[in-house]
Amino acid sequence: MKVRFGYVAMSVQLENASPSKTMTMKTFSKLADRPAALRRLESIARENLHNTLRLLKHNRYMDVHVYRLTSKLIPLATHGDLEDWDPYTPLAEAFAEVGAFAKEHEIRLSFHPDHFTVLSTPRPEVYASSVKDLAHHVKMLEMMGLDERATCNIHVGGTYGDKEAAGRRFVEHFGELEPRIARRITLENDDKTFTASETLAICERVGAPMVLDLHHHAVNNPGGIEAEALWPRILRTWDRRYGGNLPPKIHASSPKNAGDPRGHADYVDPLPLVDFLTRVAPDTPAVDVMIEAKRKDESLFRLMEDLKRLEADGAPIAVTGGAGIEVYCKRS
DNA sequence: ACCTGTCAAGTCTGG
DNA sequence: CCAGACTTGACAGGT
Repeated sequence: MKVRFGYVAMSVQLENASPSKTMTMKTFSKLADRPAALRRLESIARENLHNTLRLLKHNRYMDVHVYRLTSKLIPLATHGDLEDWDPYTPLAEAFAEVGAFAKEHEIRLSFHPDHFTVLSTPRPEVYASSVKDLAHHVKMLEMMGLDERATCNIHVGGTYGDKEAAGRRFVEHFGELEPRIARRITLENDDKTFTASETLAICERVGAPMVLDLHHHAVNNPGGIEAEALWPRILRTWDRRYGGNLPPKIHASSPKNAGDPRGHADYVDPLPLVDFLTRVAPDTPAVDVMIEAKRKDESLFRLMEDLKRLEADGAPIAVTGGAGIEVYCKRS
């Protein structure tokens, strides 16, 4: 099995390369010259895209082929007071450049819209802004020229005291989405609400691929269900994507500490990950692993060192040479 | 240069 | 019905 690793949004190694610079609404509304303020927003977005491209170049250099884009590329993009603003047209070339680089160097890109995107909500205004936010993310992927392998990962959402009803509402709302948006959505198990097996059942109903978050599964699994029991069904949710040639994606992170087991640690513990890869998924041809650690890309490089050590100690893995962020796993 | 409170958005809990 | 927690990078305003 070929395993690739990726990280989220920003690098702790590249200096002054934030892709998430912003302007708050408070500041925006204090500016008297509105056209100038909009130009300022546009130039911040341009800078964010430029830094995104720098990050992708860093990824190529470091042999990282999985990367999550920040949702904050365009500040205030979907804010209700800026509906007359079209940030897309003037940024079309910058988006295209980012997408072209990712395609040329085979970097798998995704978004993870913030927790304000809640398709299980009973509130019409929240549903409307969720659809707007999803459309915004999909629009950016389309402007990058990326095919449906580039996805938006979201959670099922809140439960509002009745998980069954919330799940039904999610399915109903999902069914109302434009196909070009629905086809881009993957669902991730939550650390508080919808568990892995509940999320999987919903994925099967709406035809969305499931992203298994190992950490969330560890802290939100009241039924004590083994990942092993779910994995074949999870794989099937990926079958109809890109002719069955899109590797499933999982998330890995480690508890911050015993007092805050849901928090994310600086680095990732390699052992649960190796256990999953070699015991649960060794027969899966390829898996992409998104590492969600505070130390971002640095945690990837440390993980590779840890994996090399485990390989030397006899773990059934083969870490590829050089800076390659890639591992081959055998059955344990 | 550095520190602290604040920031568009949602949901949950507890008062 | 409302305040605060959750969580997080970066702004804004202060020293």
